Amino acid sequence: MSAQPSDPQPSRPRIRDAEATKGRILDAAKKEFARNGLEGARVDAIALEANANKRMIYHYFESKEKLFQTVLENAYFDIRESEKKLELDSLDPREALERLVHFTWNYYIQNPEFISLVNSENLAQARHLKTSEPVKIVSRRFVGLVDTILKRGVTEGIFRSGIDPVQLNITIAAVSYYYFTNQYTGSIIFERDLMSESAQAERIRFNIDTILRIVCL
Amino acid sequence: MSAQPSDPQPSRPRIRDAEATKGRILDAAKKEFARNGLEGARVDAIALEANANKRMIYHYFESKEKLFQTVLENAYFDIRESEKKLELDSLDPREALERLVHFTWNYYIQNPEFISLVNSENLAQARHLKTSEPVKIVSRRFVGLVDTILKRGVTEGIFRSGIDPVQLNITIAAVSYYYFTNQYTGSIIFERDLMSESAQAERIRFNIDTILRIVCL
DNA sequence: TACCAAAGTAACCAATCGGTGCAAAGGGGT
DNA sequence: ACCCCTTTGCACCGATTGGTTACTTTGGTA
Repeated sequence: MSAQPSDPQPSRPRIRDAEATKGRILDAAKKEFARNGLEGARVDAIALEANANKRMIYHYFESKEKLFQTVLENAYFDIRESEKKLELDSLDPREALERLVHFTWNYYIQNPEFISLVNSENLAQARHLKTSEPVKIVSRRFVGLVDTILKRGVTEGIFRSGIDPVQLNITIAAVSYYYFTNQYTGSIIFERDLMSESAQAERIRFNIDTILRIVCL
Repeated sequence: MSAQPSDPQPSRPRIRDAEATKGRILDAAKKEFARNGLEGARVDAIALEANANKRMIYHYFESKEKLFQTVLENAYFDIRESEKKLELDSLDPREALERLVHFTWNYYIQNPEFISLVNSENLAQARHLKTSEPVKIVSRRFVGLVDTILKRGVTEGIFRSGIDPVQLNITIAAVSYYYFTNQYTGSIIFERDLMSESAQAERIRFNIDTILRIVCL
């Protein structure tokens, strides 16, 4: 079971690399918090998954709450960073909106942890986000995104005027977010597999249609 | 502070009443599970809030998980029971739909625990609901509700045909549910109080408009 | 009124949790 | 080669958790 005497690296190379360890802890924490919620997540489980010692978590992140806060902030930075890459200004308003709805849907699929983390934060009455100025800053541009599309659509004469961009933003998120966060109870209540390929294709089509009907004349 | 000697009930009446105790436990459990989630809820806190002994909880409900399951099932029974009282068949399709959207919104306001419980259940991948046949049964009629309205609207020539009632059902829930469940993070991201009277009034108007735009020709 | 199942209580338990003290090992700067 | 701070590991702690054992009290009824 033990390493042979001639083996220079007993069983694990165990290189000193603070950034790598921090990164592994954050990845593991994101998974654990997403799967079990803030209260349900176990620090020992995070350490095990990260292939790190529990002591490291407290060394780098001070407490379970602070670790959660860091994970959550990073999640918001990630989604806003992805949105920046969309370059919606080069598209006509209608296509830009379609693309945004599509993006939101795809982001939730590819990053299911995001929804779960946000749910946990709302159960905690957003007490971790309240003190995070950086998240507020990156959110501002995001709100402006839809506003710009909306205004362009109005001047081009294809969108209604007077639509509150915040309400539209919320609705774009809602129609996708709700579908995923309630996929388990939903599949039982409606007695169909909401996550099958065909069901997903049907839903994204319905969502795009819904958003366009809100804004179009 | 203490009762007078002539008082026939010294300080606590402490009457033997199994049903009343069960009810108090269920009420307290609903509050505690809603506030702190399935994992975050404390059995001791439930016992304290219910003014009952912790042993009683295990006597009547076997385990924390079974208690949660009972609370959750009751929550579904309650919302479906409320929906039955709407009598949407007596209204014309457009009014019926408006009323249903309004009802959904108001139910979430008056029963904020419902949303939180459903969120907890989805975090648990609906493992408590899976085995509950009664919930499936009461859900069937609920799905049929929108289907009937939709069909009436089509024959009256005011609704589009070919709309999936399940998609519409999901969307009706989504636009209200998302707004409430994400009220804390949302108020930070959008930098406005989403729960103020005026914000709520604006949102419900937007939601009704959204749903009508989906179905109307 | 004596009985006894049901209702209620208090003290307790093993397991687990988030969090620490402390010492050893690694590796860049000099 | 040496230093010395950072990184890592292990064993441990007090508090809390869901759950239980053993007991007393209540009240309908034969």
